Amino acid sequence: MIKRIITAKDIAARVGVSQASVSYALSHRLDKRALISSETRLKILQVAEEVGYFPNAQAQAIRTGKTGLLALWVPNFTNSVYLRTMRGIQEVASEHGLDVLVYGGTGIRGMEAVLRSFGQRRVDGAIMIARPLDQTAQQLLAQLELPIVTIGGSMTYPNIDSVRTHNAKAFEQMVLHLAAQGYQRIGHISGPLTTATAQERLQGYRRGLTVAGLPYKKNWMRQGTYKSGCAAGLALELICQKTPPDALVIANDLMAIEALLGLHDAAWRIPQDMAIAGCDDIPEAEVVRPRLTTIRRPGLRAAQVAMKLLLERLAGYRGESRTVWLDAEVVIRGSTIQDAQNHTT
Amino acid sequence: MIKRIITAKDIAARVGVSQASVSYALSHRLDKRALISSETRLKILQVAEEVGYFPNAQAQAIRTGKTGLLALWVPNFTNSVYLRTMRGIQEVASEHGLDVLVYGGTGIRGMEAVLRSFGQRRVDGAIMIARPLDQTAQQLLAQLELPIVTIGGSMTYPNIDSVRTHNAKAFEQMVLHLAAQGYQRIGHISGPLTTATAQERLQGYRRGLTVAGLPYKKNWMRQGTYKSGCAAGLALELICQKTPPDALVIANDLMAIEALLGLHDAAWRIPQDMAIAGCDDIPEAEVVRPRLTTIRRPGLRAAQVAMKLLLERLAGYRGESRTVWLDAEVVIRGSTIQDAQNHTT
DNA sequence: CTGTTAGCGCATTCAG
DNA sequence: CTGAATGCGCTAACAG
Repeated sequence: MIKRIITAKDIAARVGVSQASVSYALSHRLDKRALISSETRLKILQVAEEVGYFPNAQAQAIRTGKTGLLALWVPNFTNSVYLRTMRGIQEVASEHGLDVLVYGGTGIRGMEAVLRSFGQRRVDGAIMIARPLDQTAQQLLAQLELPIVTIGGSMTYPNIDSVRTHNAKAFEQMVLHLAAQGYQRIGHISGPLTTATAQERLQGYRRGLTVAGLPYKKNWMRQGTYKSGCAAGLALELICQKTPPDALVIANDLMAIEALLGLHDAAWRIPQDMAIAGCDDIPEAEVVRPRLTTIRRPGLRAAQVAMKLLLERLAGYRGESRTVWLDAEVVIRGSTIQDAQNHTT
Repeated sequence: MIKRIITAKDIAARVGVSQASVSYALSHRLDKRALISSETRLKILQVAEEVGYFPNAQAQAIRTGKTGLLALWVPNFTNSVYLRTMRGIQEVASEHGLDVLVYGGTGIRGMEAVLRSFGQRRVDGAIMIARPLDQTAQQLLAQLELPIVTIGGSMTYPNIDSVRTHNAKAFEQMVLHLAAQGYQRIGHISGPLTTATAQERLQGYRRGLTVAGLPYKKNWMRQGTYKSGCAAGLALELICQKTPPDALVIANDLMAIEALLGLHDAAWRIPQDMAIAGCDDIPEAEVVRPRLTTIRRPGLRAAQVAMKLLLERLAGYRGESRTVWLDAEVVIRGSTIQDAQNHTT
């Protein structure tokens, strides 16, 4: 703490050149005309290495206007789905010499603070995962004139690129898979229908029913919260009818697993009495018995695509906002196929 | 991008005061003598608000020598144990107006780059989660003279605070719990014994046996990897003996769950034929049947303590390095208690 | 090729 | 109380 941190001036003095030459030596690019003789350059680099010098990023930023900072805004760290994405962002960013500032704040108050930080830190760009933005936020964001990419966002804003997953398609496929397995009364537990993802998934489910020629019944539908604590009860409600569904497509794994366990405790056999499918492919899905059929969203791929879009903007792209759609993959496991191998309970 | 970002000078011109006054107005502290009349201050604040001005953090940093940046270095994002910790760090940091730079790089090459970044970004402090540091790393870190807190690190370095979990104690308690349940032949699948945590856990297991007056047998021991793919096989090896163990204390949940599922498939009843206990309390532990008895490491608490230590250093504390030991909690579930309620398999 | 100079945006002396 | 002036560490334009 006491020892003053070494600056370019220090090593300039040490080598006996000007401070500017030190800057040249370190920022030497092969593509540009040499601004310095390789002799002095090497001498400078050597001394810099010796004393462990590295340029102050703040000072560089203030001069160049580029901070090399990326903001990554995640709704919550606990959702394992976004973990793969976070990791991906982090990796790609660091490959490109960018450091990642992670924000996790929630709530209205938090949002404002985060947005302020974007501006104050002068981040070069931002990636927001599953962040529905309200009017105020959009306005603030627009004011920052920042390259922004949303992942899993519901709306597209001008000059904001987004990466989205084709949830509807995957849910449609899931219904078709169930139909192919012989299930005829396919129900659905949705997420909160105020969210775009829940709507998409519901839509896909319904389209699947239509394509498969199966009936859609309000009685086989329930709205959940995406969170734990609701699904078991909803599943029990569904089976208490005269004609209960024989399969449930559920909007995420968290709820699907709760439903599965709840039905299990109620002595319903999965998948004989009821097939269950979820979405997200969280780690629990492989551990529960029977294993949960689910939809694997391309978390890592989304991160890579998002970074590609962002890097293009950072490199100067100034076009219209783009939306890249990614497919999700149906992962078939024991909870939806009536194969003796798969229900070792 | 085109529109120049608003600076203090801009709003100074707008209000008709000097740039210095703007700085005063915004950094106004009640504890200090007023450097500005509240009249002009309010006028300045109002205009600043109107035009959406916020000071450039880089410029502030370069002047004050404080960046308000924290580095958080995590081995991998996928381990749900550290997730709680990450989240905790993030939250506490943001409460204190600090932004968190997340690094996830692994490998020797990555390490150097990360350490460089610490220096280049002039982070105010760093938190490293479960990062065994080699000689070179320690040296570089020492050179940075940075407040550093390690979480779950194995060694203590001079001037580096650490937060550690009392693994041994928890494992000892776990053995005692099993003994109390009547298990007599308690085996162990360890982590890689090159790691400190695996050693601690092994140690706790052995001490537990001693305290309980139970025998320790090499035959009931296996060394695993902490990772998936090994434990089922090891568990099967263990049961293929003339006198197999009747309980297994396993060094983490990942392996414990694999062992549990593997034994299940081999038609061993859990917990009647074999009790199984893990460590970490990952989400899967509650979903598997029977539910997995495990050890819950205080992830969030560790984050809070780590931040407390770091904030103290940031506030000027210059004492010896400190180590805070946290207790882990034994969470008893169906995989170790012979209660009919708990093995609805 | 090299060194000198001038800021970047801000916090902080030092005069008024 | 206020404003002019200085410098943080660095890059970039400029002159030698």
